[in-house]
Amino acid sequence: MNSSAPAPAKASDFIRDIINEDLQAERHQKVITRFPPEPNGFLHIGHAKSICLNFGLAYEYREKLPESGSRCHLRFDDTDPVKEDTLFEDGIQEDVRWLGFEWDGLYHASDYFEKMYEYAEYLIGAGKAYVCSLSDAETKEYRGTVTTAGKNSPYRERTVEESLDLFRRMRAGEFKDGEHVLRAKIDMANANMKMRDPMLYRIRHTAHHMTGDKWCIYPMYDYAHPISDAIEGITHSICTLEFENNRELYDWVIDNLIDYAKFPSRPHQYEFARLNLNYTVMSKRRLLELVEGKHVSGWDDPRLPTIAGMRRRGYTPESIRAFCASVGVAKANSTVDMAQLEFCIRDDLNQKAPRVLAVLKPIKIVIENYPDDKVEELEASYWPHDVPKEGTRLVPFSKEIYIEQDDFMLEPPKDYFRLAPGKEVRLRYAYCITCKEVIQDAQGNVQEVRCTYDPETLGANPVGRKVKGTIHWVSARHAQDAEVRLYDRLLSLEAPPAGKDSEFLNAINPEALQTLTGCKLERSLAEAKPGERFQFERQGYFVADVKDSKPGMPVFNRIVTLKDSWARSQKK
RNA sequence: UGGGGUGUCGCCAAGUGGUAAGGCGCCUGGUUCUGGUCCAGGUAUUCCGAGGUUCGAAUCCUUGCACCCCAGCCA
Repeated sequence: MNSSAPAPAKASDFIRDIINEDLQAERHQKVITRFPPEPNGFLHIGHAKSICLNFGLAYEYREKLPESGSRCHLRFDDTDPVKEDTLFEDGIQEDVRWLGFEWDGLYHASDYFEKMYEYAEYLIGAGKAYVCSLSDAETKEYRGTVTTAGKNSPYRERTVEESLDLFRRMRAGEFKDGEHVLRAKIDMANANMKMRDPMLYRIRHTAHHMTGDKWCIYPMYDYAHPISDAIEGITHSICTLEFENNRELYDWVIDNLIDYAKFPSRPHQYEFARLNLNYTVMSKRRLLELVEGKHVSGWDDPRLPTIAGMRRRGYTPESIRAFCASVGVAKANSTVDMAQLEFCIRDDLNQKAPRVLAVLKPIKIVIENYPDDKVEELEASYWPHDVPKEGTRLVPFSKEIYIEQDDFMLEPPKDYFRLAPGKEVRLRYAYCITCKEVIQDAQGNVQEVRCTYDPETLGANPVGRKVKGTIHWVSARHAQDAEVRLYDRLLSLEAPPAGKDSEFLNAINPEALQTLTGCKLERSLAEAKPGERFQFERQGYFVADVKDSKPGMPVFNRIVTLKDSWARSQKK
């Protein structure tokens, strides 16, 4: 794990409890975990939870027991060559590192194919596995249902010699895909469907991104995973809830191989609830559909909960780690509120993002009593009083400025303390101005607002009256034009419709992306570096887009809005 | 109707027989040249329901109920 690794959370959860007991009982002297993604897609925030857990555990116990050799492996679970690709491996590694973790060893399940094959022959020899030649459909029929027992395959009592011969010929490529499979001989009537003579190997005449054409038979997850764990000396194999039924098989594989294989550890599997977030989609299938159906711009579309998307959106790794720590690790299925995630990024950026002035939807203000050609360079702090950082820049002030459309109202409610006819507001870091006249077009749209300023109010409160509101502004003459992309929640529904089809596409929030052009940024933002984050005062946190922002032609993404108690109260 | 799991505040989540942590959200008030931040206070007489054991139960027992997972040659 690298230096940017998370401060160890004080976290305690059922997994840490189990580990502590194991250590205390001296069942283990160290903790070895692994993060085992299948390289067939991009990582998302749900994976981040698993990453933080597995890598976090190794980090914590290395702190606690420095000599223990506790570690976390990155292992690609590459047992299905038809879906997997090196491209995904690269993306996954980038994401894990970006999150702040470094693996203690990079492995592939395919590293162990030869061993797995050897063990399979052993199992056959021990009468614990056999080659089955039932068709796909027959296999399904023989398996039974959740409420009725399955029945034995007619090939179940094949002799060891025959199975061994067939299995070797499977490897040799003598059969077509689907002609034979290797199965564990367990119990076709077992109440746990996973134990009804599960498949161990299938034939796939497909090149593998790591092993090339070396194999045409590939192990199944339930066989490959426990073996990979055991070979690597994993002590605690952590996965999600849907694998609870597989644990019995996991144990079967290890128990039946451990004496023969002399594994360095007897790993145990523990399951925790995967992360769900409202207002978005997390399943691989739906993410893939959004990307392939061009409903989003790619895996790194800022609307997506993918790590790549969140990175481009402007999320920090620290905020994602803090989020993962905040949701905890437990066994109850749950859906975390997006507000929790938003809190984490605001909380992080509040300390890190310099404040800056930017008008997104401009409306022009002319200050009548301000000299035509005068320009004042006003000093503005990058940080609010509560952030202990130093730094200022000069912002130019002149007769014509832009303010936000939302900061002016023709007929304001009583508790609106921004600009309105006859009302006075403070311009941030500058003067107080009073609205004198509103120029509208034929349709009644406000074209321009004419104000006067009070020269006595620079750095001083007006005398004899109090001005409650402060609004942001940008000098028209000095403004940097920019494109700003306003991002919001992917879905307009808390949860996508449950259907197996593409129904969830109808739930896409049409305002999840709103592209604004002609935005007016303060001059200092012209040279913003791609990836640089700012708070646009009173509006939210923004990042210069890594792909599209160019010096002189900035493009900003909104990471998250600021909390807005005014807007909230207005909604009621 | 089989098996494996889970049910504590709107959302997460501690708690493992001694009288309901914490975070998010929400509400109040204060501070404030960001209606941000920060600060102070409030927000479950109750732990899926019903019985029972006990001086005492979210925690033990009994019995219901709800939800999730398992019938890919995916992981």
